[in-house]
Amino acid sequence: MATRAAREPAPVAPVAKVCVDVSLSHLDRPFDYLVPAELDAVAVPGVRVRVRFAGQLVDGYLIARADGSAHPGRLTYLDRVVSPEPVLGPEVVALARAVAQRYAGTLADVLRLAVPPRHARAEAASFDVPAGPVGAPDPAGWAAYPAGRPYLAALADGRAPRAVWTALPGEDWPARLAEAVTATVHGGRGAVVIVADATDLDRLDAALRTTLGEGRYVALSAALGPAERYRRFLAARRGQVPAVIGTRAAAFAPMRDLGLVAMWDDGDDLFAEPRAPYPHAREVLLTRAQQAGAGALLGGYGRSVEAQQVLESGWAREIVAPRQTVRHRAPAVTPTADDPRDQASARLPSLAWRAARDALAAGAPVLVQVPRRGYLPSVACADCRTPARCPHCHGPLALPSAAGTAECRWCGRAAAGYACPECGGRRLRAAVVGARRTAEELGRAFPGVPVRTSGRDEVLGTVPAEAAVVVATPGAEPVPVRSGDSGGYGAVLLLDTWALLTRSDLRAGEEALRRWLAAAALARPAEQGGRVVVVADGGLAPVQALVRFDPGWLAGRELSERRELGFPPAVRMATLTGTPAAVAELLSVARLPEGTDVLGPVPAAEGQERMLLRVPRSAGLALAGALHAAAGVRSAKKAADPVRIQVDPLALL
DNA sequence: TCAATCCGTATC
DNA sequence: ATACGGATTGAC
Repeated sequence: MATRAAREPAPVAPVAKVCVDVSLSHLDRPFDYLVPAELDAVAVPGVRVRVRFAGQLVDGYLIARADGSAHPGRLTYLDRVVSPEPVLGPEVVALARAVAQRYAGTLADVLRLAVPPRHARAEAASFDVPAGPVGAPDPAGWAAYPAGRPYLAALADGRAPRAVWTALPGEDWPARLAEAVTATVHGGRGAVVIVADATDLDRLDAALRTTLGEGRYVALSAALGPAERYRRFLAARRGQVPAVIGTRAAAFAPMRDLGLVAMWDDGDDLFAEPRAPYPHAREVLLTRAQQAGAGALLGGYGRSVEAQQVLESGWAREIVAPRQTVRHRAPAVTPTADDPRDQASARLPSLAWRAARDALAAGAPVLVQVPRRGYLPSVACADCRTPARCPHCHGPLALPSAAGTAECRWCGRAAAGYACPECGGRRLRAAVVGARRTAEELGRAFPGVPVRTSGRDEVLGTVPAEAAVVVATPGAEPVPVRSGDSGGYGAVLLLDTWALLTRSDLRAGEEALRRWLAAAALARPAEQGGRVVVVADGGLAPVQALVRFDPGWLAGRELSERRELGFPPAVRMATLTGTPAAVAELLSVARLPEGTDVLGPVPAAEGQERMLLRVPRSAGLALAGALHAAAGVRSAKKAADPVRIQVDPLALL
């Protein structure tokens, strides 16, 4: 902040390469500034700076110092160094660059996701670090998986093992992940572990506190609040902790000597970043493992198609238990038809009701999984449950209010005289009943048994291992606390499954299985009486996979189907969303790789349309590069209407 | 021929 | 947003 006239450049490396915090595509490159002599000591790579850019003061990061500049014009001085804290290390810059390239986005946008906002007070705070070495973890928990203990040994050994881990039913996954982290730290390297939500983070946190010890890791999540979040981020950045756990954004957390990146339940759609350039945390972590030469671990009860792709490409190996062990640990799974004439009570087919009754009689809790209300706000035939469609345009019918007449969500016509095309029934019912209504109905079906609910508003972490009915929405299933030798639900009932299965989403089957397995994995083994009743057609592939507890089988099938259909992850896709004129303009200036499939347009939001671009995976970077360049041409022209570019978006059709 | 003004473009 | 360069205009 010296006066302009008095400034002179630093004696060595007087040029600062700065990434300005501007998300215009055509400005996505470093700009050169002069370091004034008085800022020489603090203007180190990684610090936040403020610079005059296009007439205004903007924030930025000092990426590097250099002796000279290729810029032909006059260089401006840095306005100031915001803080001497170098928050951005070279590894994170390299990672953010790769992510920006992969997703056709700008470095500035990715850095906004990677570095939490500054909180000056937190920079002064200290962080207590325990002394002493970290012992090796007990690898016994991994013994059920033939590749498990060698995997841990490789981590401790400083190697880079990469694996997709299919957890056994009933597996204490937080403990297993904590052991993998501890093995890595024991071997002298750091670890980053990502989970989908706060509940999973709490579980992992508790396991790490036991296995690795307090003060040797930090948990990062958006829920912390800016000061605490930044304080913990700094502890990681300063190398004070060898492990970071967290949600989505923590995939970018700084970590020295990275030895392991891990993720639990990578199929959860919370891992998709909703802000530009919409990177998926799984991709961030795997890119990171590749760049850092670190190990990688994708774990879950289910298996995503992307994890299957990583396996089939040979990049990672499987960690699975032998079939015999799976059978030994798994509950007995029975599909049952959703036949309204066979209802023991309002919502329960008789088989499900009997399974619940038996479990309760044995003093065990019963888990009932129901889809979230509002998940699919449509209606079905009250008699045969066929989803109701508009007689005019075949759009889905919905109930605008609890008591009103159903109307079409596409054409808006009221469906007054509706008759079911399957059975001729004339009554409609809300397709998905919320957890609370279900709980009330089940309370009447099992008088005298306590009913608990766990849903989005109020998530129960655990429930006692005693007779009770627990109604939960997917992702909010409480874990029954272990009492002596027997833990787990006596019965798990999966209701209203067609709400998941009839979605027109490409991932419907995979997603249904992922949610069912998350619930079913909490049931006791069959030989301790554990039962799962899934109210769905037993011939469907996801139901088959559940019955056999074999998510790898379904993922393999789905992946080969995606290859045939030409959908990610077998190919790379990008969607362009905006007004028809804006999308057309972007496409007209884009120099797409040869052979790019251009599909569409399909209607999007009001006044918007969407185009789909498809290339082989090998041309993915070229496609992203072309789209980024084309976006740059438009942003340089100050094009009015924005076009959203999404590479491999989660929701395709 | 030259200053005043406009417009497009780059932004260090 | 603002600054700059080149083109354009209009007065001498």
